This record gives sequence, structure tokens and C-alpha cells, in this order.
Amino acid sequence: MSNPIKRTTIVDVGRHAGVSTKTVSRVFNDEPHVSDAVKQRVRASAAALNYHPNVFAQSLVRRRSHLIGLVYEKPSASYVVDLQMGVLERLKGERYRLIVIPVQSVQENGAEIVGLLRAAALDGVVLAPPASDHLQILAQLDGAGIRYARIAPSRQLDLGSSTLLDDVAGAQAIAAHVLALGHRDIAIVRGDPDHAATHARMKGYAQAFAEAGCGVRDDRIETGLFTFDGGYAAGHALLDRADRPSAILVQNDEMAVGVMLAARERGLSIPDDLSIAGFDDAEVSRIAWPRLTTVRQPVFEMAIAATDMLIADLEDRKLQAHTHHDNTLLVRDSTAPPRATALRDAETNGG
Amino acid sequence: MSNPIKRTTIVDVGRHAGVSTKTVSRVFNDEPHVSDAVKQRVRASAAALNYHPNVFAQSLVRRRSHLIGLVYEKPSASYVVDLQMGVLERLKGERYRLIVIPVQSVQENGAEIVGLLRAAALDGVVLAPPASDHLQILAQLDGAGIRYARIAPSRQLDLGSSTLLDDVAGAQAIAAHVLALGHRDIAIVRGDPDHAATHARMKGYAQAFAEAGCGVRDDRIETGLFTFDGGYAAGHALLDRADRPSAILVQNDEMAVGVMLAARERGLSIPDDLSIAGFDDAEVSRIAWPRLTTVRQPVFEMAIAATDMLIADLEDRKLQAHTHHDNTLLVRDSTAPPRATALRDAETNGG
DNA sequence: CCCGATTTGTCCTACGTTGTCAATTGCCGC
DNA sequence: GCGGCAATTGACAACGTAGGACAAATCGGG
Repeated sequence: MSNPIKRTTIVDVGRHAGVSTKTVSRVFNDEPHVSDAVKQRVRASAAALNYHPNVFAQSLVRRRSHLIGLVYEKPSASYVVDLQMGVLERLKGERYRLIVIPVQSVQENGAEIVGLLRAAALDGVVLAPPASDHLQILAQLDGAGIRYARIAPSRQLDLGSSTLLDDVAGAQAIAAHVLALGHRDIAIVRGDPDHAATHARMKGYAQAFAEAGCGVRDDRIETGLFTFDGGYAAGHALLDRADRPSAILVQNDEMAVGVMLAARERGLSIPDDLSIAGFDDAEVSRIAWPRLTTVRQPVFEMAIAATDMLIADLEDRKLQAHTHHDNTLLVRDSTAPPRATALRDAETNGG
Repeated sequence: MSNPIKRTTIVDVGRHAGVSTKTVSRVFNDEPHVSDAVKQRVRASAAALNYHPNVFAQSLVRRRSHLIGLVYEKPSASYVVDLQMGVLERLKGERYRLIVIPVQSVQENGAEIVGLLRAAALDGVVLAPPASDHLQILAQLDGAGIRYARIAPSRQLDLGSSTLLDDVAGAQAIAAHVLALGHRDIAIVRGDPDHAATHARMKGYAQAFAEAGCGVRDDRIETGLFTFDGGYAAGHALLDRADRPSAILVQNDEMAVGVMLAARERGLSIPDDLSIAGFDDAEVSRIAWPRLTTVRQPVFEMAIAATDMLIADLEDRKLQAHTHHDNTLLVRDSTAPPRATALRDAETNGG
């Protein structure tokens, strides 16, 4: 089983078809001034010889790899999946291919990352948070001539193309929903403080609280790093307290499901004993029981939009585009009025 | 904001350091026969000029892209995630990069796929099922000189390297568990018939049934294509029947969770009214409530092993390796004795 | 049959790096 | 200070494609 892979070049095709290499090149690049007869003959020869243009040589002379990177940190699996599926969706039928660049910690490895991207010879990258907010990375990308599109950045929006999302409004909406149900003993599980979304969502919660005339109590905030396990631990920590909250606002769905498990292990029924609200509309939020009240974040659509802008940038050199996306409150079954209120309502009705 | 990216070449570095381009090349490739003095001088010049080797030129002359593809079909998200994480885990610290190649339907597009891979200039690919079983693809890859490692193939094991998994045994184990609980009215939700795993698991179920002295009833088999929605529909179809089963064997966890939802919508309690057994040990199986009895399939480890063999193949030209992996039965909370049996036991104990 | 337009060919250079092989340098003992 | 041998260094041709400039061939129409 030796490996004498026959390498067919453009020269061979020319010889076989009885035309010059220049003509073969013209045919393969769809240049004008080629008769249909020759076109067909060349294509036939290419097929007969099983010719495939050498991508390396093309890339070398055209200075194009047609490779696009997707840079993301470790966050919840569903987020990454939606993101990646969005990029791939947009890439369907395009010449570009996707290289996946997972990063341990953007915060810590920021300086090395662009070196990686450069070594991968990428034409451009889609940056997920928190890389999309890392100014040093953006600067280095500009320096390296690598185009980029940013997913949901929060600052320096004048750099590159971005998909914009109002996390504050989304968080405010879901907090307002929980407050409107009558909850006042509300705890919060926040995400990774390295992500801007964590702070934006916190701000949205705070705004809703302020409108309802109450404040956020710092001692009722736990940090869960956006993971199931983190949410589980945070849930137990919050439910351990003597003044157990009647509702918990969780900054993503994976953590929310973790909180759910913690509540169940203590025999609490959801939503009767405890209301739980998530964020993201991840797949688990539909699979969970009861189905999770959450905020739909259009990750898939944002990924498509970002890839679209990146390609436009690469093809037409059109710079600086922005798209706006909306969060939507999805009220499902994991939130309900607090038990005290429910009892009072029952009494009121009964009387 | 024009873009005069200065391209520094090996020639510039050579000129700056006062040595030949060949010497620079030697320094960058850690070749022997370079004096330390020169080495340092060259490195200093390269740093000063911000030189980065041109990957295209290297690839052209070395005939190596250092790109590895991961080919998979649409199956459950968690499977793909585990797979991809495994490949990336093994690639950490390596020079290779991962290109993701999702395929609509291996069955339908088999002929075109290798063209895609070839156009991507891949050094090698990791093939997930069902691509790992597609003989035409394997033959074309051999023809194109693209190395491959196969995940859990079921035939022609002499082609390429493979990770092997005994799905029959895993399925037999979980079916035996359900039978041992006393169930006899057992329905099955199978996966995509294009996947060999679907048939292997069915065979395992059948073996367990045979040992227990009963057979598989064809009219109690639904097909769910490995998706949550498919499982949901299949669950409703099975539970609609007059002779409602007391247990359902489901060929993956995503579908199993769908069946769970269908059961809940009918007010059935799990596992009291209905036992459900999954397959894969996907993340949802731990998140679901009750936690799903399932079979752990070591996807992550298999992906690492496959990538490892692929790299070995690419680096050392060592061909034909195989690794064996085991399924493990995980009995959790979604399976219990059927109600009738439970009642009888209670009577027996009471009497 | 000649003119102008279209098609095709020739020739050359660029892209940036590596492999081959020859030339040069340095070092050793005498 | 000089052979002789090993360690360093350099010159030059690949690698396969793109594409510019321009000449040559071909075609169609009056």
C-alpha cells in the first residue's frame, strides 16, 4: 500500500486538452474570452485527469485562505452550538470554511490568541464574547490584517462589524415579570464576571427592581460562571439561607437547571415553592420540567449576521456594519406567584 | 483606514540579520548546523521586523496543510459537542487545526463529500458515524491521499484506523436491566436507520429479549431519528396505543427526554407509570428529572483516541490502529418495576 | 479579400518557503 | 602556518498557480 498519489497540475491538463496553461487557468477562473468548445474540452480533460487545483498555490498567490475562525471561550455548550451552527449555516454554499478556535480564558491568554489566528492563516474571525470585547485582541487583529465581526460587544462599537443585543432590556423584562408575580424575596445567580453580559443583565435586573421600588440585596447574589454545576452550587447556597428566596433570577439556562436540581433535592416544588427564571432560551430550557421561563437570545441569528458581515467585509471590502437583535421574554412554567401571595389570593377570592 | 499591511518575508529577515534566507529558514525550523550566534541574531531580526512565516508558501512546498477535518451528520447536539471537544482536546498544543464539516445527509451526498474535503486541502479527517461506515467515501479518501480515522464503524474494519465500541452489548445490558425489573410490555424508539448504531442497538435489545424468553414486537417500534422532536412524536404515538407499554427503550437520550415530555403531557409519572431508558449518557440525561437511566458511551474519549491515531498516521506514517471502548450501564431514576409488579410485591410483602 | 473583433498562445514574473548540493569557514594536531 | 575534516553557510532551483503584456491565430461580415 505505497502512496504514489499522482499530482495532476494545470500543465498536465493543458497538455491533455491541447491548449495552453493560460487557457486552462482562464477556464477555471471563469474569465471571459474563452470559446465554449475550449471550455468544454478543458473541463473534460480536467475530469479525465482527476485534476484539482492546488489550494496552497492559489492561496499563496491570491493571499487568501478562505478560512474563517470562530473564537469562543468555554461558556455553556448550547451557546457555542448555536453560534457554530449559525456560522456554518451562513457558510453553506460559500467557499469559506470554518476553523474552530476554543480558548481557555480570553482574559488570561489574550496576548497569545492573535498569534494563533495568524498562524492559522485566517482571512477573518467571528468573535464571541468575551473575546469580542477584548480591545487588545481587536488591535492586534487590525495590525495583522485579519478582519473580524463581533458578537454582542459592549464597548468600542466603532471597531469592526458587530451584532448588537440589548441585554439590559432583556434582563429588565424578566425581572419585571417576576416582580409582577408578586415576588419580593428574590435572589440572583450571576454568570462569569469576565463577560460583559453578566454586568448588563445585572443592570437590567436592578432597573426593574428600582421601578418596583425595591433594591438588589448584595448578600443574595451568587456567581455560577454560566455552568450547570455552578448553578447547582449557587442554588444550594441560596436555599441554605434562613430567609429563603421565593424566586431566583438566573443569568443563563444551564445554571437555572442546576438551581432546579438543587431545589428538587430539598423537596421544593417548582414553581409553587420557588420560581426560577433563566436566560438564553437554550435547548435545556425546553427540555427541563417544568419548562423554564427565560429570555430568548437570538444567538443563531446573530451568528449568521456576524458571518454575513464578515464575508461582506472580505469580499467587497465594505467595513463597519452593525445589526440589531432583540431579546424576547418567554414566560413558561417555572415562574408563578409566591406561595404567600397565592394563599392570600385564595383567601380574598374565598371571602 | 487604508490597509498597507507590510508583508515581511524571510528575505527581509535575512537581509536584516545579514544571513542567507536559507539560514533563516533553518533557524525557524530548528534544524541543526546553525551556530548559536546566528540563531540569536536571526531571531532578533525576525522580532524586530515582526516577521511571521507565510503558511501558504510552507504548505505549498511541504504539501501539508496541518488541517484536520471533523465530518459529522446532524445527529444529537450533545454527541457532536462531545466529539468536537474530544478532537480539540487532543489537538491542544499540536500544530494541527480543526475544520468542521457538517453534512446534511451522508447517505445522499456521499459522492460530493470527498470533493469538499479535497478542496479544503485537509491532511486528514475524523469520520463520525455514519460517514465512518460509508465505503465509497473511504475509497475516495484513499484515492485522494487523505488520511482518516473512523469513529465506531461497523464494517470493513481493515480500512484505516478505528475506535471500536460494542453497541450490541450496551443495548443488551440496558434491555436486560429493564426486563429484570419485571417489564414485559416494552416498546422501542429507534434512531436513524442510516446509522449502524441503530441496528446494533436493536440487535442488543433483541438478544436480551430472547434471553428473557420473549420477542420484540415490530408494531411497538417507532423511529425517532435521534432528535428530541422525533422522540416526542414517537412517545405520543406509543402512548396512544390501547396496550400502552410499561417501559420504553429509547436509542438515545435526546429522544428519551422527548418521550418523557410526551409522557408528562399525558399525566404519566416516571418511573411509576412508565419506565424510560435512554442511551449515550448525554448531558441532558443528567439534567432531566428524573435522571435518566442510560448507557454511557465514551464519545469524548473515542474522539481523542481517533484524533490521536490520525496524528500518528500523519506524523509517523503508522497505519491501521484500533482502540476498544466500553459502554457502561448507568442505572438512575427513570426506570423502576412496572406498577402491576410493584402492586403484587406490595401484596406479597403485606401478606 | 480585407478589416476589426474575438480567441488563443507565448513569455515572463510573482508568491514565500524549502531541499539539494556546493562553497566556505573554523578547528585540530602537528 | 598548514593539511584535513567537520560544522556552518549560501546559491539556486523547485513547489503550482495567477495574471499582465502582447503577439498570433481565427472568425465573421461587408
